Amino acid sequence: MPTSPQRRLLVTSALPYANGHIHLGHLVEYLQTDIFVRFQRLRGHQAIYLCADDTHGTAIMLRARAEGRSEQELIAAMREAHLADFTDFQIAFDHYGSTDSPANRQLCGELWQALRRRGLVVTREVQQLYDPEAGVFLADRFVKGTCPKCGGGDQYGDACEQCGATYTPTELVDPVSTLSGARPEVRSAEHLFVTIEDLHEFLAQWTRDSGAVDPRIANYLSGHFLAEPLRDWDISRPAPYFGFEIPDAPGQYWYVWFDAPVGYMAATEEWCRQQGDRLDDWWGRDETGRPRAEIHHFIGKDIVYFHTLFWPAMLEAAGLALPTKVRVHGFLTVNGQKMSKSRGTFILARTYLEHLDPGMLRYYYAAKISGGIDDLDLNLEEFTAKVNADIVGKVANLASRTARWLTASGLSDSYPDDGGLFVKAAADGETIAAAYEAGDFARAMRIVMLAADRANAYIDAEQPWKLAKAGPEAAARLQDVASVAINLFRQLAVYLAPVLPQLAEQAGALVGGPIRHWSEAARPLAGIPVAAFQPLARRIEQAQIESLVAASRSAAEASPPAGSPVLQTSGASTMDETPAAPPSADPAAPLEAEPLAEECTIDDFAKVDLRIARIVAAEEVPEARKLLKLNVSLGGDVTRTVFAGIKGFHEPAALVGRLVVVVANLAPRKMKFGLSEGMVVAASGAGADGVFLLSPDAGALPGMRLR
RNA sequence: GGGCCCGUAGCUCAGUGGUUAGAGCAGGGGACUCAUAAUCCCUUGGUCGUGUGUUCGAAUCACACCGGGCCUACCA
Repeated sequence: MPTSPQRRLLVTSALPYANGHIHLGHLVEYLQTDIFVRFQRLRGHQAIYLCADDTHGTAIMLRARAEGRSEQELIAAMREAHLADFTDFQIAFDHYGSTDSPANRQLCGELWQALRRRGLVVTREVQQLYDPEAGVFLADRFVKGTCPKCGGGDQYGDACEQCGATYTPTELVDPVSTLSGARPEVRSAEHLFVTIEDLHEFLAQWTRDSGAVDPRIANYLSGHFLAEPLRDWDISRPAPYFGFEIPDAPGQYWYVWFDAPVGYMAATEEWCRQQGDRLDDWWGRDETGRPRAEIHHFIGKDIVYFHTLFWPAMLEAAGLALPTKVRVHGFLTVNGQKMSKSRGTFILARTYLEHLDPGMLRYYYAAKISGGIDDLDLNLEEFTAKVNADIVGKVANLASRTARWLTASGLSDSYPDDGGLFVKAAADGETIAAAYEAGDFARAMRIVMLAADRANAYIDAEQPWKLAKAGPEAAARLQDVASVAINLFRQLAVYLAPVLPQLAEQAGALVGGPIRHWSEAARPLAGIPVAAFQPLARRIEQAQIESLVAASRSAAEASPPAGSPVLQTSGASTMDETPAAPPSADPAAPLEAEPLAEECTIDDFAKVDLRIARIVAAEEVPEARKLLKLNVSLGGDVTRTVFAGIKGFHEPAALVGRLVVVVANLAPRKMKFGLSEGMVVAASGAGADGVFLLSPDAGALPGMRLR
């Protein structure tokens, strides 16, 4: 295969929000990007890896306010923490910027002017509710009031559960801010919109034909957003807002999703300034309209929309280079489930680093990442087994078991006959490289491990330990066998270098010096010294995993969840905190499937207002798979509508009249079929199909509190 | 309800039309003792979700169904 000419690649990961710490979920993206970049460099290409903290928006503003410090202090502290985490995971950014930088402000302005020149910006009055006490405009979910159509109380700002009407929050009767409890004012504010529909044709064509977007994603886009006119993109937020004020619209700030992707460019600009390079060489187009460099964006599947529609639209409008490839990955699950604080599987990068070697996770992720958008599962048992078997047992072991025989003699003067092993693995080089290039790291790892298996088998067949005991006449043969083993080891270290930079360094220190190029895997070494062997990687012990999980549980306790108040999924039938049962002959499966939640205080418990309630009405929701619509009475004339996930387990008619336990102060949850104003407590879990409602002893009355 | 993905050995997966379907881990047996109880060899284990079709030939293509997941459901 001919050597490809040097490529120039600009590679990014999505910008982490400066509102929380890096966790193992984030690392799925940063590690795979880092592996990709290191691979490209090893192949001799110029690849720069750029990223930045995403710093703007309401969430940052509110959090800084709550912590009694400035936004700048908050984002500076978070930036430091992010950088430490990335560095310790051996993620080698060429530059790590911030969206709150002069360079970003400048570039936002330039892109903005480009949008203006193209006539893509329009201004419209927007009526919005404003909380005079909190001093912020309120999103729909922060307003409650009485439905203007049917008079139903306690409804959210956008739709009424009782009559199904939809409306704007300004139409609500007696609105209340859920932030402060104050009565919001209707304020009129100017918003700026980008008429992205003007680029509809371009976007439809680009997503379909450019090769930048996976066909599955392109298909999804064409069926959703591109199937109808694209709505104007509301790109501004009125003060107060933490962000950049729009130069030609005083009092208006760019929405965070405008300045975040520009942060890719700002980071490039800052890097260029350090290097004496030009931004245009990376983001510009040449005379023929072709991009001057490749641009690869690694993102999670949740932000596809921004990177395949808005961002290309902005770049196109500004006449800049469009992304070469938008590489989309799924989310992380741990032990097959969403990361959970109470299970101790919500693991921060820092917590991991306190217990385990970053290389282990780098390898495990690499072995699981195949370039698709499916979620990636971190199974802790498999993690332990795989890393121990592959990295320690196979690869590191090659050097560990043979290097000692070469410390005195060095490698044989010419590479011995190894039965074609080295050549065979060298021939795999291009296949492995193609897999890396395609983002199918799992395939690359499989091929590498097969080579490691062959190498170990070779050592077993040659039995160098017998040669070592055989005396001087076997010395040359011993040196040859060990030289083969060490060469095969170093060859693997080259292939693994993008994933395990540490191992590559150690291999270089052992023999042959730093690994600088992929082609080193094709040339065996001979006649050079071998350093004294240093242990390369330590096995993962079960106890380390256990203490990592335990530490993650207590870390979750110590730091309350950061970020926007995201509601839990369908507020139906499961509870996280189940009381412990006395030991018995009952099966252990339910408890094992869902271990006890972390300890909570009596005050924590008191936050949950559990009440006895009587089901006064129950009806099928024909379109719902799992839900029944219940109306429950808390006594007197207080009733609640609750959607409970018990369809199929209970007949509606049989439920009417019975007493149940409800979570009475649960935040209402808008569901497809209406608003759910609470949750009926029921038991469920492993070991049995079904959802089991709780009933009180005789004598209990609706409205009584559980304590 | 709509869209997409997946269903292959106990587990994790490879194999996308062509000889008797493979790997790793786990299980069983053996070898070795250089190595971090690592390594090597042998071995148990599969109606390739089900059915129908296309084909000389189907894990692979088509259709239907069953099961699991993700995304949507007038939010971007």
